[in-house]
Amino acid sequence: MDTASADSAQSAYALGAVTVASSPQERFSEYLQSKGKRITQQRRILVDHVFERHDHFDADELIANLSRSQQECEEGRKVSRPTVYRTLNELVEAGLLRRMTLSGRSVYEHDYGYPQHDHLHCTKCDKLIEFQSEELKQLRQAVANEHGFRVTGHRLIVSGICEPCGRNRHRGKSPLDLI
Amino acid sequence: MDTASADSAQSAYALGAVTVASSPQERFSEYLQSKGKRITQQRRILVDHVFERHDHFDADELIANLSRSQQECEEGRKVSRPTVYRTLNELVEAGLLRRMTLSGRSVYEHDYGYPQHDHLHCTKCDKLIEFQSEELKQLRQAVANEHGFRVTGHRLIVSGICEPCGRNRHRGKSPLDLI
DNA sequence: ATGGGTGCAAAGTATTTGCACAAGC
DNA sequence: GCTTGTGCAAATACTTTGCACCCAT
Repeated sequence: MDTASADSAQSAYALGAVTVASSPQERFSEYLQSKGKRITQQRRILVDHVFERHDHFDADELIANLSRSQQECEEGRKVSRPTVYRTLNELVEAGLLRRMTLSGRSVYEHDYGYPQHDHLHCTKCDKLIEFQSEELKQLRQAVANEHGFRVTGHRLIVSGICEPCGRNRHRGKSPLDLI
Repeated sequence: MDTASADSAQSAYALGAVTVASSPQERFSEYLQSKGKRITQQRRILVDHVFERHDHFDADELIANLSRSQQECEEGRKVSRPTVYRTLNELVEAGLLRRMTLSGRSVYEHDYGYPQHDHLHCTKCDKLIEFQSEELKQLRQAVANEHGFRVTGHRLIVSGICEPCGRNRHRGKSPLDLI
């Protein structure tokens, strides 16, 4: 959509009211170095595009986004589909992205410098609404304790119909209902 | 594994302490008739195998299970892969099974005559442990209300390491750790 | 008998992989 | 310069579909 802040995440990474020390780029570099992997143009481009906006996306959307901005500004190199997948996996491993599986396809969202949260999923327009719940954390810990289970994370998706879709119950997926 | 109670679900469907009026077979028949669909050998066989034991399974496991019992007892007809997929979808539509997506593949579990519950997922051995929480239902309703969202369901998966895997932290997936 | 169901094989879709060339350290 | 990364195309994994024959109603 816009390519404005493509290089805005250089030093400090602002996020709402919170500001964390290192940008996603820096964080990813750390991860790559710790694994003996290299910091390439493609990886940089991908991290830029992924953390440019905070929203939910899948591999195809990211690829579409990439080709769009590559037409506009001459970013130098394009990134191939396999590389997008490879890098998304690395970003998940690095703890920068969280992967969610919504009806078959993988959906990604920021996991670094972004508070733990869960989702309301509208089954009509596929929109995801985020929410946080402190009680949920307590609940999951309580349950885990009962079963001698060591928790590393969780995923809660409440499905239903969002408020706009509830009104216009005759229309299906609309281009206006962006994720 | 065993083909013992293959036809035990004829009349009353026992489930722990609870007993519901109609068996999965009957319930599925109702659904099929209401949709003008037919009750075939294949569908019967599949429902039998699915509701024989209460566990989590995917399409491949069900198919494997089928071919095994078809070798032992001469059930008459075998069920093809496409039919398994078609029938699983129908069982989900009919509300007899619940579909869950665990890292790409679809996992199914009983939904009929079985209380709503959620899962602890061991990322080491892939075991699923069920649990119930009344608070969770309240929580999800409270959150939904805040967002004008009409809830139809939810899915919570708490991931981590189960107690046995926590002990033997050196071993990976073992044939002993059945789902 | 007749319209839906099944099996087969083939098509999709989403993602991964082998290999030759290119590039980071 | 040596190794890791990338792009391409092909492979893979899972699931769905088109079509000719079959069976429940």
